[in-house]
Amino acid sequence: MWRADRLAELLDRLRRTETTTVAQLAEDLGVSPRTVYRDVAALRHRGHAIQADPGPGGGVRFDGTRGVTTVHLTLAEVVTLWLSARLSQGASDLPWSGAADSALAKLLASLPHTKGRELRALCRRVVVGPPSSTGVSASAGRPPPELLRLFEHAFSVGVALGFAYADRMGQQSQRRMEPHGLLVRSPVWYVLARDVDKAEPRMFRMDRISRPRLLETIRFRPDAGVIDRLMCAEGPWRPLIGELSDWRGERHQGRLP
Amino acid sequence: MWRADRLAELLDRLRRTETTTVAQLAEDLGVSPRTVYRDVAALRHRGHAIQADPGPGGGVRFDGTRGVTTVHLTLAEVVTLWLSARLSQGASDLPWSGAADSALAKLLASLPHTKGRELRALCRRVVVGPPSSTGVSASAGRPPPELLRLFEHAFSVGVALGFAYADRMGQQSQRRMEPHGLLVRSPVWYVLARDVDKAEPRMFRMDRISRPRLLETIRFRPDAGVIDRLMCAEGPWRPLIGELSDWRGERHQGRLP
DNA sequence: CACATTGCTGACAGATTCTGTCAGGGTCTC
DNA sequence: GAGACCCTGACAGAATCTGTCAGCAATGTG
Repeated sequence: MWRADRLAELLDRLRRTETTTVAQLAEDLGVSPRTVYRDVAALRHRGHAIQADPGPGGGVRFDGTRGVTTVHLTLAEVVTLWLSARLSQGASDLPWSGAADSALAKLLASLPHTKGRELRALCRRVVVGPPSSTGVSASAGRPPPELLRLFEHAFSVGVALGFAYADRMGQQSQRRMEPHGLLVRSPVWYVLARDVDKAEPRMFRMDRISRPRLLETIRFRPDAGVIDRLMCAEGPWRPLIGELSDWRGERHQGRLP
Repeated sequence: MWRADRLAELLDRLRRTETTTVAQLAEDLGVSPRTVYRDVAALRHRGHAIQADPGPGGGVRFDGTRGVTTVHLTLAEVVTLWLSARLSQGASDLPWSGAADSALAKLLASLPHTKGRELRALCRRVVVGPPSSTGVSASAGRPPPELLRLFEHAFSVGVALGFAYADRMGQQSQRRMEPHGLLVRSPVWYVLARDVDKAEPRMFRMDRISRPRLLETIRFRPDAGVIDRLMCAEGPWRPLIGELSDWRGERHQGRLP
């Protein structure tokens, strides 16, 4: 077994067992106890907190209270965690917010740079705002998954959508739009879009959308500027402007060409 | 430089640069190009998707669209992310909730087993509920950090707290309690505690607490049962019972003694 | 087409590292 | 004090890694 793999397995064993003697670990891993000591030293050097108790009944064990753990995450999972953390930061602060900040930074840094721009764009496409405090009609709530999947497809492929929309007075109208982003203000979901016919940014409440369909003939390129213009307009979005400029600041922090 | 560290740095470089030639990497890392090829082969063997283009203008690059990223997180960061994800799951669902579920599972699995019980208890001590929809007085909001730190200390050490409390009618009284948990229903924070004098579980709104102090002489052991009894009482907590039984189910899933 | 550039693989000797063994010194419990 | 356990240093042999050389394949350019 290659040494790095043995180190990984050793760490794994330390994680999921209570307390183990070095002799036991050596036998399990097929090496001599001296090598186990060296490996433990290497793991400690890497920042893992491994404690050891001398005497009978002692042994080495993983000190979970401090130290780092390595988590293997899919990119979609990183994005979801990122959005969740931002949501809970904005809406209702949790304790240990310092840890939340550093965790967010690490999650962002873990995004690979090559395809990183698109992933950051995905993060930017979903803006999470504070919960709606003003009274909302009861029909609001989480949109059906089919609708979300349709939007996700339209986002990533860059194809326009057509649907029937009921405005505030209940007036039905046919719309064609390029979806550029989502805005979640629990429990209301909005689509940040550009109206194809009127050629201007618009915001649509998802619970007022019906009979959506893809318009394969109309293509567009994702444009964060549409989101920016929408969020900077007056209206109930004022508290979000600060958050949005944070996003923009991150975008300009130099690591992107 | 030790080889494992060099591999980590190589992966890092591949992540954050567009396309690099092997000769450039070799010069940067201070080894020969042949070694870089061997290292790239090792990384590929470990599952990292590294692509390469032959010919002029070619080079090796990181294929970030698929595959996993490794994130090194402090345990406090894992707990915070876990709480954030649970909060956003409960309050306002985000898109790609499947990714959120698997991310939560991975975060839970990454908690080391040795001290895992305490960490899970820490997770269980902070219960996140849906936002308060009924009208709340304006004084509610995030408690001051000193108060949070005081409670965190009382939690972990197991020492009782004394404070002045104003009930619904504004009547002031002196209380002594063992804090067992927090309940966040944005924007209101509650302390789940056991009243020392009346010897029964009670719930206190944090914004009505004043002049808190540690009572070093009164010690107690953290008891999740107090939280359970409080959450199962009637009142506005009904919607939380399902979530809580989820927690309890997880606790009994066998990996804990 | 020839040519330059780049990725990729095999072989082999020398340098480097790792491993096992031995020795010795601590700490804790009984 | 005896035993069980953690921990460290030294050293020779084994294993691995590294650099050099050679050669092949794929891609773009003149």
